[in-house]
Amino acid sequence: MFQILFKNPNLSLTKVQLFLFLVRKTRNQQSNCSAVVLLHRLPATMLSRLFSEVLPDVQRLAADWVDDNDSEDCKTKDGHDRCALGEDELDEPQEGSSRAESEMAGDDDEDDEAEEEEECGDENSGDKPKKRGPKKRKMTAARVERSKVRRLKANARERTRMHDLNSALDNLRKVVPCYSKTQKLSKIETLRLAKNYILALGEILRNGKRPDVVTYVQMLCKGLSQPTTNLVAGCLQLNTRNFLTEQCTDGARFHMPSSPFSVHPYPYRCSRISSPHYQPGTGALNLRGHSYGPGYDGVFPAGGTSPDYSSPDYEGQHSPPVCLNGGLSGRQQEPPETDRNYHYSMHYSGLSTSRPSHSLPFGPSGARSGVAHSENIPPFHDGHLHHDRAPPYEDLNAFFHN
DNA sequence: TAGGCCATCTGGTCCT
DNA sequence: AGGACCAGATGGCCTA
Repeated sequence: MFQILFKNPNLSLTKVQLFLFLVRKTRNQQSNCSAVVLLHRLPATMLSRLFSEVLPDVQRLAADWVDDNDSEDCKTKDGHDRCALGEDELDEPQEGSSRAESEMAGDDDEDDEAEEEEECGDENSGDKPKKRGPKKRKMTAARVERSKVRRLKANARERTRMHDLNSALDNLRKVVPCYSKTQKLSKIETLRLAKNYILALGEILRNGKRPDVVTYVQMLCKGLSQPTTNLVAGCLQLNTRNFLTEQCTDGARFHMPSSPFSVHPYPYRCSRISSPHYQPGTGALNLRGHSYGPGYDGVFPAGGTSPDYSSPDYEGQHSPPVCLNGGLSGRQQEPPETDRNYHYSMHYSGLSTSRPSHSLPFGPSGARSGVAHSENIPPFHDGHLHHDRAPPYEDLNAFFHN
């Protein structure tokens, strides 16, 4: 009966494959079970009926296959003939084919024969479609136990890995311009701020000059959330008091005696404060939404200049007051006074040399002391031990000393 | 209560 | 085979 498919000797259909095909054609969903077993178990009347119903199709399809393929293209790795079995059948997800599933199934080779018999023992027990592919091995108690142990070990490793990652992030938090033990930046904000910080420093080195503080803050805060922007601005001590007490009266430059920046007179344009980026009611300066114009992508072009705040865009009234660190929300709330002071002094200790400053490349802190930079703890240092500034910071500092 | 953030578990993939 | 890495799912915590 199978000989009709073997007109071409290259079409090496086996009885099992033919049977699977027949089963498929007759919508018999037992094709996933052991075909050999089923073939032998099927009553003669059933086989006869199957073949008689599908034989014309089999003949026609077999002829097509002989014409279209010489069987090689249809062979799969495991020797199955995709054409004979049907593409969609082979494309079905094969249960137990993944490593994890094989793990769950255990890795012993025992009892395979018994399992095959066991699997097929319920051939008449329901309509559930049988799946092809490697059979799931029986989960003995020992296998279950081994699988659990493996999973627990993997979980522990994953925990350790994530802890290491978090430690690295903590170290990164310490070297970005806004660090607080109590007001931790979120992971994503830490990464964004670090990126901006690197870009800002690189830009400063390229340009060979200090940016104005607002530009610097804008560079740092690009892409940050509003709370983080506020926090960073707060860290830079751009708060209401500074601006209110130092409001210029002539629209020109002013200094901020109460701020470390005042030690080294640094030009600020009052008009910047009342720029369109100030968001009334939010108590925040919209540093994030600022556009430097076409082509600006967060980094000023090499040799370029800072935004022209004297342009009409930045002209206007010199108020309203800005409270850059008053709009903290969520997790980034204003830190406790002690921490905040510590924070500020760390970053801008131009007036207080008790603690080394952060490596802000402008203003007194960066230009003044050359004191060891305590907060720039390299990632490989843990804790808050102060240490000498890393060479890059020294260079940057030296630059601003000049 | 919704939304953000986080830790953990889990399964998949890749590499050694 | 086992470990590293990754991403999705889930639940807890906190804040507005």
